[in-house]
Amino acid sequence: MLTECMSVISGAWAPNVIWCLRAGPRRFSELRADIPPVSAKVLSRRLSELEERGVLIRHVRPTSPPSVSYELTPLGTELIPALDAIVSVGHRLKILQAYELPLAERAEKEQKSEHVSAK
Amino acid sequence: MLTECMSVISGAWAPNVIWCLRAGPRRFSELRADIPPVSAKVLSRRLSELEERGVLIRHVRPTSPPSVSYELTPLGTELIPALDAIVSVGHRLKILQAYELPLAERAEKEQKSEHVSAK
DNA sequence: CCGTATCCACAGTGATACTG
DNA sequence: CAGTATCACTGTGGATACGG
Repeated sequence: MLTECMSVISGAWAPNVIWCLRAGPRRFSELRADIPPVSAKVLSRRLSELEERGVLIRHVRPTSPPSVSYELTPLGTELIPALDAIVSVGHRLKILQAYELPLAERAEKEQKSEHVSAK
Repeated sequence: MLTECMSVISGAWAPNVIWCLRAGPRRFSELRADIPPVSAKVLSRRLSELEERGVLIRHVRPTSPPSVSYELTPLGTELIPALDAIVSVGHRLKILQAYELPLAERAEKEQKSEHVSAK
């Protein structure tokens, strides 16, 4: 159940794609530029999957050269706050660890110098 | 940035583990039973990763046989609403598709019978 | 510009068996 | 009970090249 629902954001870069579309529609090449290390193949795959799942919609303008843009559906938009929350927690976890790590190092040093100060 | 933050819930069954701990502490074997197809190896890995990330804490009671329980940290608890939101969206997407799929099939059938009704 | 096809490589999982 | 070690496998992503 949960696993099935979580799969809507599964696949490499899927959350990034949703994230990049939060401010409005974007074109294929723009998305590729937004998420530097993503290959065209994977981005293409992810976009079709997300379209099939109903997270975003694909607009094709039959110009020359062809122009394709992607946009979040209403339900897709509802994923943004969830991603926001995760990012918020993730960010604070990072900060905590940047603070706790030096503490651990300090404790280690104190233990090392123990036989010195205790002699 | 987003990728880095999203990685706090990365790894197989990680969201499920968090989900199963939302109601309170749980023991290793209980978690294994909660998430049927998870192997001891993977569950063990995931739990240590989540502990290292600060999502949960590990309690060891030196009884015999040994008893170990896991509990969400305050920050870990904050992930619950986010998962809730994703599940909610995922659930509604499912329903939409169960509704849209028959529509597509109907349209297909109508197209098939077109030359019949139009003859 | 927007993809798809092919090939390759590897991270990550699952199964099994074994320890404290 | 709560893990760890080993191994084999496969899904998934990256690079490249090509097509609409």
